[in-house]
Amino acid sequence: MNGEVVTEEAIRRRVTLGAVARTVGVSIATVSKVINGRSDVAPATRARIQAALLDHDYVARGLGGVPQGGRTLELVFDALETPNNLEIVRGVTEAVADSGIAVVVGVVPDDPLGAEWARRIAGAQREGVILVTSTLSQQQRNHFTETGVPLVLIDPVNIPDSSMPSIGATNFSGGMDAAKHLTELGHRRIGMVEGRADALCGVARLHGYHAALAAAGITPDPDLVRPGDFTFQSGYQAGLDLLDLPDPPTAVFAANDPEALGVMAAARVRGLRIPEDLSVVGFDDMSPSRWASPPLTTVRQPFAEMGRAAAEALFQLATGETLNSTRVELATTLVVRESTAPPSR
Amino acid sequence: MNGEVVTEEAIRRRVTLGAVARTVGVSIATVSKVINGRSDVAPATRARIQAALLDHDYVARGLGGVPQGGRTLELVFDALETPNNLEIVRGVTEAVADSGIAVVVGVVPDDPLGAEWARRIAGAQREGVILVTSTLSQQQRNHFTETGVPLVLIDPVNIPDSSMPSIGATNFSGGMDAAKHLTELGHRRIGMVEGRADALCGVARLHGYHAALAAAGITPDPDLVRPGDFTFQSGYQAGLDLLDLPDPPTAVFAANDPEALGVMAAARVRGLRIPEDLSVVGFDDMSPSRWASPPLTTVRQPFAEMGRAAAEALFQLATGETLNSTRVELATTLVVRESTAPPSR
DNA sequence: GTCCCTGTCGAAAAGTTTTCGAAACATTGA
DNA sequence: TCAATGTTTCGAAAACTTTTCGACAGGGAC
Repeated sequence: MNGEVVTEEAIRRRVTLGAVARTVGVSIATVSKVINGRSDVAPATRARIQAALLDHDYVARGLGGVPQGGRTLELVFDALETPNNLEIVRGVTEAVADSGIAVVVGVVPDDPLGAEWARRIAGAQREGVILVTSTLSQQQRNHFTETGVPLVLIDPVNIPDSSMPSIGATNFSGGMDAAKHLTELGHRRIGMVEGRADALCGVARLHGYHAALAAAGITPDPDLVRPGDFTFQSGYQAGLDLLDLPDPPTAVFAANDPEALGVMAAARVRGLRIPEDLSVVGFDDMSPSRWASPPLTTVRQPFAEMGRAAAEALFQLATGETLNSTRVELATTLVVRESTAPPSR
Repeated sequence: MNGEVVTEEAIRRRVTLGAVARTVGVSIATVSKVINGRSDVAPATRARIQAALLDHDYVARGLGGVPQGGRTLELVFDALETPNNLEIVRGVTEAVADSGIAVVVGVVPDDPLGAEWARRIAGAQREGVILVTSTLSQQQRNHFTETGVPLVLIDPVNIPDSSMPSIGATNFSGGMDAAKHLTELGHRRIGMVEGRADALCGVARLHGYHAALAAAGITPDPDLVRPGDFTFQSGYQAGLDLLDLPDPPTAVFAANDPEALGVMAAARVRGLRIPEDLSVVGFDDMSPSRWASPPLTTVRQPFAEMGRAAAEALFQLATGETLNSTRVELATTLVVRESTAPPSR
């Protein structure tokens, strides 16, 4: 019964901003502002208007009854896998919370070209796109510039063009901090598990490692640097290889946390204790690292803040401003837990 | 260069219906009708207007610059924290990939009432809402039924109404499998760390534990069941308490993986080895559990499939079909790794 | 007291959609 | 053939919403 009345009335005469405004005793403009989350409305007034909106069963509509999907931003991952990515989602949604923009999460399609895809996003009227750990060709980039959709990269594997806005972390100094932490503990033979060879962030960490070794007056041993691809499995394999060396390292720095956990697993298999027999440092500080046994010493990347920064950069681009800096690197911090100790030997 | 011109002009004076109308030589109303797909426009006129729209790079907007964004579905979490939630995102996006519906990810607002929130979602014309691990009051539920937005729950903390569609896992039989695995290994003193007391899924796992004990002819010892709240910290505390008992358990079943990792940390602190001195079973199989040292035996919840099932249920509801079953429980599977072994004693 | 800043609000302007009537044309019936 | 009637197409005006910008009030700072 109720439903019928509502329908009847809704068709006859829709609840309009004016009606709500009259009952509250404010102007139409003010009611509009409340609905659109504008800031220049006093909290008390806002509350009264919201109550009235509720009271009148006001349904939002762009104009004349066509409802809007609202403003949206597209957040695109290469894969929905690591906990880091969830952190990024969190950062972006938080940054966007006040502005009334919704976050659409997606993964990059199999279609490698992506012209179609760029068009689809432009057609959906996204405010912009945030691409996470992407490999973007110049051509793919062009598809976006053509459509005029703002694009910001988080932790890109490669940077197709120096003019492309991107957010990252201080991978070099983070890698240096990690290795320096180990040298300061007294380690001299420090192994490293690399990241994907083609990924910028991984090589920066490697260079940081080398810099810290040089600063401590340690001559690098190529045998102690092993390839990896950011997976647990590669860390495990590299860990076994390192530990089976005639003169094995007393500490290992892994290019990310899954690799570090893999090294820890390798140490366990070889009957070594952490940190007494082997120190391990990771990179990322994903949530489970603190729950490892023992809790992992690692370099924290501020993923949520990176997401936030990316969203803010996107807003600037969307409003036509130019970024003060196209490449932003947020500070990493070394988090010392229990997987590192002075060498026993 | 092109970019600059576009931006400049876009800010200065947006392309308006009037401009397009003038160049085509029709009224603003007619252009509006073409954009909104109204029928009362001659095919020839429509074609000319569409060409002109394209020509002028007209950007659709409801009013004053609010663009519309295609079909969307809202996926709402209590918090963007556990890796499980990322799995759910993955399942939903996969399920939705073909249908051209975008997934908007959000978190429940602080505003506990949520009438405002329900209206916003209805106003944004979402196809529906998927709520993950929610505590939903009857009143909050009503806000949604009133607006007519389909609503599906994943792993709800409580179920306000038996008619509410929800997706979960077979928590009872999962809990039973976990405990049975331990009894079959020969354990007789099996501890349990509970989940949040108010969460349905947690108590179901507890009942499963009791059922398995009963089946093995073990009389339950209330001392061996400790409270928890699904966090690492609570698992750690409960683990210490259990291990400090005069007659400590030889195995512990934790209501989820973070708790289980907490128990493992407690064992480490007490100098016990896993699985020799203590077996540990978790629940969830979040990705890092397989990377623990030792890899955690746990009950896998098919989060991605749950997300997929929720999306499909939503589609049915959105098309007006009734669900064949309002409550769907997907099967859990016991994943035996290296954190469990027969008791040494 | 004066100046300036900031927060709040509304009047007016700008943009869009819908309603409804007019014009043009086709169709029907005699 | 001609009038009556329906149909299609289109625009003027009305209705609705958002944004811009100016006004006003209430603090500080000096």
